[in-house]
Amino acid sequence: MTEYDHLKIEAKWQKKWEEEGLFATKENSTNKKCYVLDMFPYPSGEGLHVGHPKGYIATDVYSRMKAMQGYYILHPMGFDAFGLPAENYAIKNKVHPKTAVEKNIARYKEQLSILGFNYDWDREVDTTDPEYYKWTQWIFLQMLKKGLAYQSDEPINWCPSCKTGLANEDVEDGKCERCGTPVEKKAMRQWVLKITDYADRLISDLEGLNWPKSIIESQKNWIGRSEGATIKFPIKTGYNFVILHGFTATPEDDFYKWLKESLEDFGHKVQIPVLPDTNEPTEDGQVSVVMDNVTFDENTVIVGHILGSVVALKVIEKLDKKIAGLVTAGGFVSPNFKDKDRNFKDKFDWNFDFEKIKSNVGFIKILQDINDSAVSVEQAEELANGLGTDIDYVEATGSHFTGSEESTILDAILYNIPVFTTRADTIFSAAFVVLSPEHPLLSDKRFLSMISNREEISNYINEASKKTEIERTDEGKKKTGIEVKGLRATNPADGGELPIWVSDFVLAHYGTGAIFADAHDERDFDMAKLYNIPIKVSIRPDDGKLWEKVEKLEECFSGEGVLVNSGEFDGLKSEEARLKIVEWLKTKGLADKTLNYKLRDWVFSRQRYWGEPIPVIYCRKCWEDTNFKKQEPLRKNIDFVVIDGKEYMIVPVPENDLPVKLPNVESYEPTGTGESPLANISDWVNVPCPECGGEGKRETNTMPQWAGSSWYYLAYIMKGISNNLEFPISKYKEKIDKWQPVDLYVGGAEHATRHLIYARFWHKFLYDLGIVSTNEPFDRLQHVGLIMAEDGRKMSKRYGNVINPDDIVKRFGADTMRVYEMFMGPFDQAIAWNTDSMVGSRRFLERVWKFAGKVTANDKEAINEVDTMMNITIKKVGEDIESMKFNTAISQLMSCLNLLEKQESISQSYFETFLMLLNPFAPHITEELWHQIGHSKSITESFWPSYDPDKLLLDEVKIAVQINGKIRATFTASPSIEKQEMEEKAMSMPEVLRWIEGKKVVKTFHVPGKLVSIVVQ
RNA sequence: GGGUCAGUGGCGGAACCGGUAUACGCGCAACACUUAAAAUGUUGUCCGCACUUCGCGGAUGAGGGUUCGAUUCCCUCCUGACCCACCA
Repeated sequence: MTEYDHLKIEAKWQKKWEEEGLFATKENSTNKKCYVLDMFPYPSGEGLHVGHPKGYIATDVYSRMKAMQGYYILHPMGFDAFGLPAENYAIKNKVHPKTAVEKNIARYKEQLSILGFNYDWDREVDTTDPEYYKWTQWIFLQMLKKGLAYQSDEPINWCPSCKTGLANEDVEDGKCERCGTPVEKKAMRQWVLKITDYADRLISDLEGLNWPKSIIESQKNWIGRSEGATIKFPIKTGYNFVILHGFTATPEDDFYKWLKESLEDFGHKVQIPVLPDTNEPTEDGQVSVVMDNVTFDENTVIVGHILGSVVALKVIEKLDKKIAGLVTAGGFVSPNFKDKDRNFKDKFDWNFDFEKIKSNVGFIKILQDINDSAVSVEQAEELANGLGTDIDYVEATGSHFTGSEESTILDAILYNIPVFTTRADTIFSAAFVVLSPEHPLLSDKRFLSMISNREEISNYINEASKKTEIERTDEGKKKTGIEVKGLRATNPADGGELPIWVSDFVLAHYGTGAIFADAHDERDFDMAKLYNIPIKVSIRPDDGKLWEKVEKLEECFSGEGVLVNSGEFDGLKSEEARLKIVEWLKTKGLADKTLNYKLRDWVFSRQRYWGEPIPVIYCRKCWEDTNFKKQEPLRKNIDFVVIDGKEYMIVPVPENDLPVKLPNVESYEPTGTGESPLANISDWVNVPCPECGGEGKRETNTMPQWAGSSWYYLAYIMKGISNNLEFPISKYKEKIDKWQPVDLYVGGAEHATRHLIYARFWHKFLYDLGIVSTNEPFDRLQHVGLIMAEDGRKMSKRYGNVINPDDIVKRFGADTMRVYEMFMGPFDQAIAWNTDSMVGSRRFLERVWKFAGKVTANDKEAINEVDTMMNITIKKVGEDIESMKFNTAISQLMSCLNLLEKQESISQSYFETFLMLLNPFAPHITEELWHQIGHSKSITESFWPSYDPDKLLLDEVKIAVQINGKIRATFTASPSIEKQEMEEKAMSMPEVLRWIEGKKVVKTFHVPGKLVSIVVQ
């Protein structure tokens, strides 16, 4: 027998396997498929350490077993090479990212190849390959077409060190996930993907997935769906209202009655004059009735409903004093209706003294129904232009504001502060309203004059905007805030007057950016105590002692209980009260059930070089082209965008012009200005517009790192058809359907809320396009537990504790390393590396090697004990690999070998079985021994052994005897021994008699083939 | 603060659905082989008492409960890891 020379054996078989193309994907068969996928790596400059391959070993073991079980396997590997780490590495080492990535990939492949993986390298993908990213760009374009990709100017997270914007998901604890620098807020034009449209499905489809509970929970938590209500808190004003009704209407119509009552509910005076000749109105007739019958003062607000708006304008024109405001709903200043002519066309003078009107009113609000069937956008624009203000586009319940309740009008009149809450049951204890510093109310022209401490407020807002996320949240429990003096809100439940505060603990981007605060929320409670804002309670906890404290406001109770001080809702439980209160407020037009998500749209642009160019061209000529302008309404940031104050049409790059290649440039360092380095490459930026041929400019932002990995699992499948991924997508449909979904996906838990959400989002989008037929991409997901360094810390170059797989493979062999990593402990658990304990795995393989010498060719009679062991081992190893309990599979193989070694000699068939079971873990040594005992085909082409369920038990088993729960004796018997016989046998044993003598046997139990339990008294 | 998971020898860990806790491996000890060491093999190795043997008692983070029987199920608490975190 020769020495076990791992270097020789491993090199030899790796070469043979490759030459024979043993691991090429075979798919022209009716056999069941199994798609086993690793999260593909990011090829960093440091190469792999021993921790990285752990997951790859697992998928290799799993897929090797599956292949032997007759499945057709897809087990590919590729590289995710765009993004910050590659780029930062390149900048630091002064190599072009492209060169660096090529080098790193080569190094990774070399390191992977010595471990003997069964990857089908023909299907390798590289996200930085233009053939690959043209599809990344293509998917983006499809999103653009569906309105799921849009631009936004909202402030986003900005990393001053990486000099790029970041997605919400890239921020950890207020710091940049890459470099740890605290992120800042920066407003800039950026691309955003509307992942929030998929929020609900991203939660509900988690249901059927075979995923670790922890990931499912973190995804739910990240998406953060919460059901609640939006409740409107009207701002208190001293206004009195004059409502002017429209053509063919009377104040007795439901709509006017409803509007009047709603306003009166909040203590406003309302006048609705009856306008004469409602069916054949004239200007003089209607205006003079108003002038004669209505009183106006500086607090008067006129509400004009459709034709009433025209009357309102004429009235204001005639007034000799100033009134507070004008609100028009469906107003117009020219009688050119969309649908038909109206008989008052010639009875009104369509010339207006807009200057006079403007000087006579404090504020003007123009409402236009987006579905208006009579008044066109041009008419509304004419009105707005005349009055020098903007249009508020709203959706009316009846086209043209003809519903019997039009809550948008009420909103415009009352200036409600909408507030999101999940605890509507606490509304009667609402003590104050808190706005986020970014709340639009604080910069609304209409209110500035009413706020008495304007300067203080704007200082506060200013400071809040300068703070980083960390500073805003890190100050911990201590709240800061400032009262908005001069403005008060009304509690919609009881009409009570509430102060309004601004505080930066209220987040602008969640809910409505405003809350109502009360005694039943820790944060609100703290803030009220800090600033001495009076609060009261409205929920009584069940616990009486607690209630005593809560009632005295000594302690905050934020749980659920029974309502008190809540008018007609007293005595109800929180849960029921919530529903009823929202329903009740809804009838007053002041509340609506709403859903909110913590998930925010995916900020998709990066101001960096090393990423996929966003395939969009901006064209000024297209914008100027009136044909474009006529199409209404053009959606800002979806159809057109404003750059440096000028509008441009957003023109997608045509599919056939893809890929938009990343230009190869000398200087790719980030600019830090918010512009990508691509912006300086004028040859690349300036291109003809594909739509009109005019002067176009390319988008210069690139896509984030997570783009390419959001669909790579499909690219492997597509590679099976054509190495160059060609259009159209329909070419690939059949194969995609065949291999989808991924049956087993293995990777690190750190991707829980990024890659795994993004990929699910893209997959669902592709599902909606009909490109994939499953609604989820990854059926089963397993975590790899980290391998820590021997010192217990993370393995990192920084700590100098990295262990290199090349060294380990050289010293111990790939098979030993594979066995060791699988044997270390539970697969999904983090465990520290320990080179010393590797000898156990090495010894095991050496024993296998030596044991081959004991094998005899002739099949002797089966030895019962060995036979049972083999059957148990086949069963356990198969089941354990299936459920990824590799450590116990190996311990079973070790136990099995221990028993085999005790035998004088062993027949070849036993040994062959053993080799096949060990093969997924240690493919090289088993292949070598397989050939040594006379086989000429690869062991991987043999069939996974099966076991005989009748041979899992020994002829004789040890049976334990328990007396009052304690083991007092054991005896051996056949496993099929009956209860009766078991008991008799037990009772006759002297060790047992000692304990039961003189006592009464009360009860007996038995577990077949295992134990008898006797209870005595 | 919320969520998820875990806590078993000197160490990594095993134990199915409640049925002989400590499998398997590392380490350690003794012995064999050797001039010697390494390697290898054999045996032993949870703790305490007793010890010639049979044996007795205790132990799965702590305390309690359910049960003939609990590492496993329930309650309270302690500790640790990971993820999320002013989300109204």
